[in-house]
Amino acid sequence: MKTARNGQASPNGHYRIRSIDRALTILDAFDSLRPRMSLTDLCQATQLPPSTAYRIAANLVHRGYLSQDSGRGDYWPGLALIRLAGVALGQLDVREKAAPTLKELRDDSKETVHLAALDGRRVIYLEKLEGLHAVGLMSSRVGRTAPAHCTALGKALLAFGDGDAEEDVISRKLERFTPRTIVDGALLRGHLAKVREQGYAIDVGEHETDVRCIAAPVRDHSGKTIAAISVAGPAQRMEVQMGRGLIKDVVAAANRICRDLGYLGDAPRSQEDGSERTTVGRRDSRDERSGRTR
Amino acid sequence: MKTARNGQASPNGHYRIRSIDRALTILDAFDSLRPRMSLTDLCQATQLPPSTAYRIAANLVHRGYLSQDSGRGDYWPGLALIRLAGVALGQLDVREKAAPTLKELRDDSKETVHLAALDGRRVIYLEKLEGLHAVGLMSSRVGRTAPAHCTALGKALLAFGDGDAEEDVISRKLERFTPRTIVDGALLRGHLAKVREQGYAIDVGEHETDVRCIAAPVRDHSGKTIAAISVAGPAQRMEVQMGRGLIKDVVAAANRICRDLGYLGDAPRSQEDGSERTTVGRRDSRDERSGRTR
DNA sequence: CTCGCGGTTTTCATACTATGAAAACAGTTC
DNA sequence: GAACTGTTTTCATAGTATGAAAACCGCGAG
Repeated sequence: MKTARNGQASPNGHYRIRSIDRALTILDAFDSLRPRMSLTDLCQATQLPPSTAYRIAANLVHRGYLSQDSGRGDYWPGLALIRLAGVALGQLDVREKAAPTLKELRDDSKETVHLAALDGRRVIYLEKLEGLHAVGLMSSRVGRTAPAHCTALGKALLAFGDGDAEEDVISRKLERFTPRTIVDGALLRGHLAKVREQGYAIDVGEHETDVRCIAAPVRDHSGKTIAAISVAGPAQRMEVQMGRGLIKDVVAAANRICRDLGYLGDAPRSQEDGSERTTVGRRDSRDERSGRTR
Repeated sequence: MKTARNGQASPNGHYRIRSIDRALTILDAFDSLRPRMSLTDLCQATQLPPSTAYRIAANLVHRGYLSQDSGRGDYWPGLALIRLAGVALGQLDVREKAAPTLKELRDDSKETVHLAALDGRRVIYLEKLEGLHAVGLMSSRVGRTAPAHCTALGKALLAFGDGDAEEDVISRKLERFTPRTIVDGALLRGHLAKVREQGYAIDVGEHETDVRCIAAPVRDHSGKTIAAISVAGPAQRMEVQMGRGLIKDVVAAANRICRDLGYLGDAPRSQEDGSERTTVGRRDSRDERSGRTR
């Protein structure tokens, strides 16, 4: 029955290459909260023995995937990654296709707009246009990630995704950020069903108290949800704008991007064919959880 | 004599971890000219046997470092890289520190300005502010790279770097892009000496015929050159502006950024202490060239 | 419909590579 | 100067990554 006879089953019938897996685990350990780490931090974060972590890190440094403070000392993600991200970003045609519509949406609403996708079970920002009110610049930024369960973008992406990510997120503990964060799995499931019905998602301060955000899914030609767009701003202003049809505008903008990507459908239909893997999608990392029969 | 008794000597006294090295070689094979590759392309580019390349690629896909078209087919750099680049970019405080000065320079000159660093022997753009003339958007972009020997940024970085990169670049064949490209090593060396004297570098259509560019080095607190800034535009306009003291402005802007980074010196002195490795710097990749004694 | 071809995926026995415990080393603090 | 804390190196060995070759797949031509 095609159970990979080796240790960890993985991608297809393959085993994981341990050293590579570990190297990537080391890279993955960095995020905006811990953008720099000492060897010890790394060991702790990855559960690797010091000698091993050291050797791998040295290899990554050598190749520019990590940088290191004056030969010894803290590590942080290196320039090679910036170069590659440039290439990666260039491959996301959603980004180019969405740009004009996004700009329009920003200019009309005067608030910050985002384009984002799902990376594993987190939202990753692919594009950001700063709002025109010179006020608080949001903490977002291209390449940043945010939790999915408490952001409009995340909820839109989960609700209109293929269901795997939704299950994955729901199956874990949902972290509380504000009093309004939905931390109950069943509740979230219901909420996402509603999002699916509506065709858009709203975040009413579930991640940051004063922020309101509206998001709608973007589908590629095959109908697969590959990204989402959003408008976000302070509660005050956003509420006024929502009264004036901002939600409709966001949905309209998303639909227009879909059309520019070649998607013809229109009604928010749930995913059915699991075939395509077109643009986005990273399977869950660290540990393969139990044997999904597939 | 501390020659690593293992196969390939590397970072310090360490050997390379082959599978990791190969995985990174695969990633490195992607660039804006070949942003997508089939397995066969990869094999060709990396000289790996198909089975090996396949297995490694599958591992990278699994972790989101590569994406793959619908399960089989072309590979391209994945979202994980975008996330990490975000973290990396956040760590370059040059970037933040330089931002206001850069903007000023752009607004004054109305031309496109760049912040860039050396990644191996190429220039990598870390920041770009589009010029105000709505005309030709340059092909640059954050994360893109360009050759060092024929761009103002590159020449500034080489001339004021620690010398290793300069030697490295000169020791190789210098590709010709335009009639004015300096393709002779000795000539380039002389030219860089002049750059060092002047304190800035100029590109007179050595990379793209019609483009003129002025660049000056940015030093960190220790005096080490970690980046360079530039103003670039069409020959016509740039020549006018150079008559009006644009060169001085660029140098002044660079010096101001240095000061913001805590560098107190001022005269362009050549590097002397090889201690720091502060912000930037990736050693050469692929193959360790002959035995540099130290 | 079948054959053949270019490409991708899987298998499998083995060589040799990556591993981590432990020891050396370096830098700081008391 | 002694006692730590964290980093680097060593080294014998377990067991992993390897690649040749075979299976597979999809497609176009006959």
